[in-house]
Amino acid sequence: MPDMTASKMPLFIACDDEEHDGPSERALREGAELMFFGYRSFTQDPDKILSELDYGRAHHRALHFIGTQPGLSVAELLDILDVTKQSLARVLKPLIDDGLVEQRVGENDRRQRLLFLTNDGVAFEERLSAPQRARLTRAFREAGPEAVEGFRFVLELMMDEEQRKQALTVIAGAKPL
Amino acid sequence: MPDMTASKMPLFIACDDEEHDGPSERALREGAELMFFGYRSFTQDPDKILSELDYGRAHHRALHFIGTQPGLSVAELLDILDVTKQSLARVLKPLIDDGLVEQRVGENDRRQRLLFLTNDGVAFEERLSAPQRARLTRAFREAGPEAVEGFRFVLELMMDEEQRKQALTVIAGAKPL
DNA sequence: CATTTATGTCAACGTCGCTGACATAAATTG
DNA sequence: CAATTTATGTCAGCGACGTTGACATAAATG
Repeated sequence: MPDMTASKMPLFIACDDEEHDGPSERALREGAELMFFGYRSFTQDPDKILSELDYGRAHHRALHFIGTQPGLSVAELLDILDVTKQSLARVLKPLIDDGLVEQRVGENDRRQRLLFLTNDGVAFEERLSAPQRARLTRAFREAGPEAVEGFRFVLELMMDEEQRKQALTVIAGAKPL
Repeated sequence: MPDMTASKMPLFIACDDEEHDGPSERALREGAELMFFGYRSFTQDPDKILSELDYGRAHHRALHFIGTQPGLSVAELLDILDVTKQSLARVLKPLIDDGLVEQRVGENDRRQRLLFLTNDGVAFEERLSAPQRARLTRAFREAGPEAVEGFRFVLELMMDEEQRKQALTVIAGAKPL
């Protein structure tokens, strides 16, 4: 361990001191702003499509998770989206009425309404996701596999323990292919 | 240019083909879900504080950018936030009324209202940012500098050219320290 | 049979986007 | 100087999406 006696230390530490024991102020602010601008870029394409129909971002989220985990129950979807039953209902009802989502009574538990995308629902979800996937594809390709690993690592670590578990469960539990 | 005649191409491409010319389906879906869950985690702490007062996420955004770029004009803030004048007004007025934001007439152009945080505004913004900074600090520390580079790289590449320019300008133009 | 669980629905509310229109003051330009 | 443009503020109204609290139904469970 190097000599760290006070006589060898600067009296004032620069605010943007990278040698300090953590990320610099600047790095933190940049990180926060990248989250803001990045997320906005990520959602803007589907938002544009949705706004032309009578849907919003919440409809996309529902379609996405029903699409990747067909047959999930309403309760499970509520848990993933972390919204109230009433909020979900306002999103789910139009999707069902418009023939994009289908409900089937659970086989084991006939109280449950299991959720599936119809063919139209699959098509619409893909139309919404396509520009996002294109964005991710381009970013992942240009950034390279190591950067992608870092991206995933940091975002995972941004979550609380419980949230991370839930997110990883959702990601892992999604229908293969 | 390599030979790409049909006879050398596989008839069917596996859905999760990592050897293909881009990120796998699975990687893309994971990326999308990490954006969703990560952003939610990132915003949840300040959201909780804000909801107890009469503010929302939009107030935090305004405070953040006024804080990092004191003296920006209303037009500049509109450009950063990418909302309408009316949307911003509804956010800005309460902040001014509550003494968190101060307006000063521009010296060169007296039509401009330059925006500054008051002492109370600085304190409140720091209170809101503290948990986010803690989150980022923890994630950056545990992930390590290389991962952080990847995180930033991927998020930057997620933006369109114009957006990226704007974001980098904002990040670079922020008040040093 | 009583309770709990899964779901749906109604009323009321708040935040935060939007559009379109109009007002004011200051800068700019012909 | 008069006309126009620019920077800002404000009004009315609307839509999406989140909230809470209460209540109803059907099915599972003890």
